[in-house]
Amino acid sequence: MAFSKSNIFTREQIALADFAKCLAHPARIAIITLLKEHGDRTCGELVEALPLAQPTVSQHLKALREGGLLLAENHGNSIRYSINCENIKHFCHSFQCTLGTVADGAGI
Amino acid sequence: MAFSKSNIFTREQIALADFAKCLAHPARIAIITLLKEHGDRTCGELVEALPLAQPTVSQHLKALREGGLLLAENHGNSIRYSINCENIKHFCHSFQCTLGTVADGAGI
DNA sequence: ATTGTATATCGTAAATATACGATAATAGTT
DNA sequence: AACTATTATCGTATATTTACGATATACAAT
Repeated sequence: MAFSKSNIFTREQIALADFAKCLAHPARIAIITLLKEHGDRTCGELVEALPLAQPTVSQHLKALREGGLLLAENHGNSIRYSINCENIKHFCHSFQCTLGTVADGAGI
Repeated sequence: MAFSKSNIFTREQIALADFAKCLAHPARIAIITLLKEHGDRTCGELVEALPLAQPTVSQHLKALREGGLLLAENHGNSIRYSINCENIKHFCHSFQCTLGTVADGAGI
């Protein structure tokens, strides 16, 4: 037979799936885009820009933070969110390798 | 105010989220990896390699096909699945632009 | 201390995703 | 036609995600 049946998924596969899960909602794509184009923002400012209630935006921010895509910095009364560049680049690279859209020896 | 509240997400945001959704499960990551590393395979061969039942694998293949990540080619009795390179590269590029991990003028 | 502002968390309803046994559909074989 | 092999679909149970009102928490200002 061509393959041997695996019993479980690898850590790497789970990590990549989790990264993709972070981006698997238009609101979270929108948040990343807004932060990329306008710089760091507070939760309140993002609520203004998105068609969602404050708790919902907060929930999305939590997912992005826990996924390592965003950084949160206390700023007096409020919290400013920004893109976690390094981590995003790292995941993107893993992704490209997995998807075979980058030259890494194996090619496709 | 910094933003005007949008009523809906853009077509582009939804498309990228859908692409990410396709990759937001370890089994689908594993399928892509297997096809990339071993070339085109049948559903049955993938069932052998994965810790999932045949209907579940078939369901994942359907999701990947409908998301444009895989191609299906009838081959006698069976169906051979392969990676839809062009489409994956296209989505990856959109992704990179959105995430700001590629030089496109805007930078981050 | 009290008030106001900003954000997170709780509780929960509704929608979506996941997995798989049972079964249908399709195509090759005898 | 009957049988076999391969894949898809159905039905459904369970888990996860999503959204938001209500409420709690944290901090600044008065």
